[in-house]
Amino acid sequence: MKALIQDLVSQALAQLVADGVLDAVAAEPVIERTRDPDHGDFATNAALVNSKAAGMKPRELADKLVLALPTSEAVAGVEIAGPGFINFRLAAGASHALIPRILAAGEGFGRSDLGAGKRVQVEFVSANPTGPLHVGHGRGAAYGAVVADLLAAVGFDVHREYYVNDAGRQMDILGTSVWLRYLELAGEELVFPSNGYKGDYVWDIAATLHRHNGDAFRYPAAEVYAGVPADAPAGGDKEEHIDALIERAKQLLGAERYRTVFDLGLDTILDDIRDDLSLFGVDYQEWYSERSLTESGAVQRAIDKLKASGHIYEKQGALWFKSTDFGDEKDRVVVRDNGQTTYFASDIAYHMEKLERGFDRVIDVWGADHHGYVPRVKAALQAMGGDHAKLDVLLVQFAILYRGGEKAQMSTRSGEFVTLRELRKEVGKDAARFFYVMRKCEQHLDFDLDLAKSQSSDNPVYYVQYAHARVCSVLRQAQEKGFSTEISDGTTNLEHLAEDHEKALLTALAKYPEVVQSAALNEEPHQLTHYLRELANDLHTYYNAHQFLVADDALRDARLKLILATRQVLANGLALIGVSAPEAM
RNA sequence: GCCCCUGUAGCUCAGUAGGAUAGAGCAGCCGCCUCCUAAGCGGCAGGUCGUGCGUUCGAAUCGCGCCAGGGGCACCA
Repeated sequence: MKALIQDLVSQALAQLVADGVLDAVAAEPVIERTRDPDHGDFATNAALVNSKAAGMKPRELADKLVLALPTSEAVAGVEIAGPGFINFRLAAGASHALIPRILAAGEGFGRSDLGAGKRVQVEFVSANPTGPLHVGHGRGAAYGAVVADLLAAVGFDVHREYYVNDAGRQMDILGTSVWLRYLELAGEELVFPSNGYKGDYVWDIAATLHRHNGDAFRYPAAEVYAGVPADAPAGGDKEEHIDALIERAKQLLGAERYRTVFDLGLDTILDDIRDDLSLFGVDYQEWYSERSLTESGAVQRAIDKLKASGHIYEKQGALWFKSTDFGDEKDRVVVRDNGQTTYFASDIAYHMEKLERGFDRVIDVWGADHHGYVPRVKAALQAMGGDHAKLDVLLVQFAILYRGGEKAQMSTRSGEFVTLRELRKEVGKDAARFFYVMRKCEQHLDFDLDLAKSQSSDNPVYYVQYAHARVCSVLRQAQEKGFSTEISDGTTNLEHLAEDHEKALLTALAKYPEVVQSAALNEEPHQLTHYLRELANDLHTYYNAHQFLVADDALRDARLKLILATRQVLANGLALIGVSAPEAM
């Protein structure tokens, strides 16, 4: 409908240009839905933005524009208001036609092919597999998933990917932590490193290792700690301590057994993360291994490419990428003086490879704490001659949990929950998904646990779900009262929808495709949650003001059609944000 | 010190590619069930849009400065 108005205005402007009133269209007009129903249904600022170029007052130009406007059956009235806005009032029949369209399209209503099948990759979560997903990862998961689903809904070919950091020091620390716990289970007495992973899950993995291998990986603690410098509590350095222990693990176990321990930790945790996300309604097309980048030679190829373009230099035994050539604040190491490539080197290779895979657009969803990382990744793409404009990094700010009006502690020590799994257990998947995307991503999120759990109208999730359930309930009632739940075809009987509440609901339904589009193109899922709340409100208000199951067959039929269409849109919107649409509550 | 995000009603937030009287939800007060789930609805009250200049016919929205809060500035990942 918006497109129709847009078209009419464009035609009118073109007509004025043809008539010589305007030299050219100076600025594209904005067509928007009015906030105040007194202003009609749509408004455009076409006269305001072009008045200067036309050399006349906005209202004067508006007069000419209105005269040049082609007539349309859908438009019942046009008027000039305020400083020169042109307001459009739609014909009642035009909005009625929406209902059969919604009912016919079903789950497809609101979807479009705007993206024209362009390939978009969305990489999100990508947390290190060194432990279960934290509550902080939940927001990235929910946000990334909805952005991906929204883009898919408007016709992009979306590829969801999780980058698995299965190499590097953090993973070595995990492997070593598992092994040390295993030694303790086998009966060795040792002081666990302060920098090791201390979660219970490490004990679980160690127990599995022990069950499968008995004492085959066991060495006396004294031998393991031989030559290892003191830990921080003993006056040493915790980094040197853990690094030395990693070295001892590799020496004593040898490559093969070390890999067994390492992979057991990795696989166990990755399985847990996969399962966790899946239960959270988040699924991926691909889990991309960082290790594979080294094994395939992609990392070396990326470094060579940077070298060939002249942006690599050597200093103090290390290889540096001159990212300052592309606006970064300092140069970055890609190969350390010990010959090992850095995490950044892998990331350069990964992003190079993303573009090579032919995506039209690449979206990374990162925690806001990584923002300083953006310039160097873009710099690398630029240096390699890739199109860095194809990469979009969306930064998600922190979520803070509140319980009983107090900040909930999120540390393991306090005994409060820390994992996404536990959050899901406490508030449920639906509330968690909804709350995580309720705010735009650059907004710090206050996550009120009590509110998320409350079964009242204060809770937006229940409020929206209840609207859906309410329509289902009316249908059940209809059956009990002996009314037919078969509804008529097309726009039959819809002329009976003349109440203000009905018009408001129709307007809200018509907005849905526009909201989906806007939410998708701006990567703003919160637009959808806000819309759903408004739509639910319109339905509840209507419900309170009018009886649906009336004796008059035609009127009842019309009202049932309207609420069925509303139910469909509520279900479609909820599905997009990964929340269920219950039939009863 | 430099960089990113935020500052709108008592609280949590919409609104920011400039536009008509700045909107919701909570909390507060007042109402609405012999009637399809009151897990609901209506009404009242509540704001110098952090602050100071500037650009403009027009600024919560754009520019500059300042103030406050959060986060980030590794040969870690």
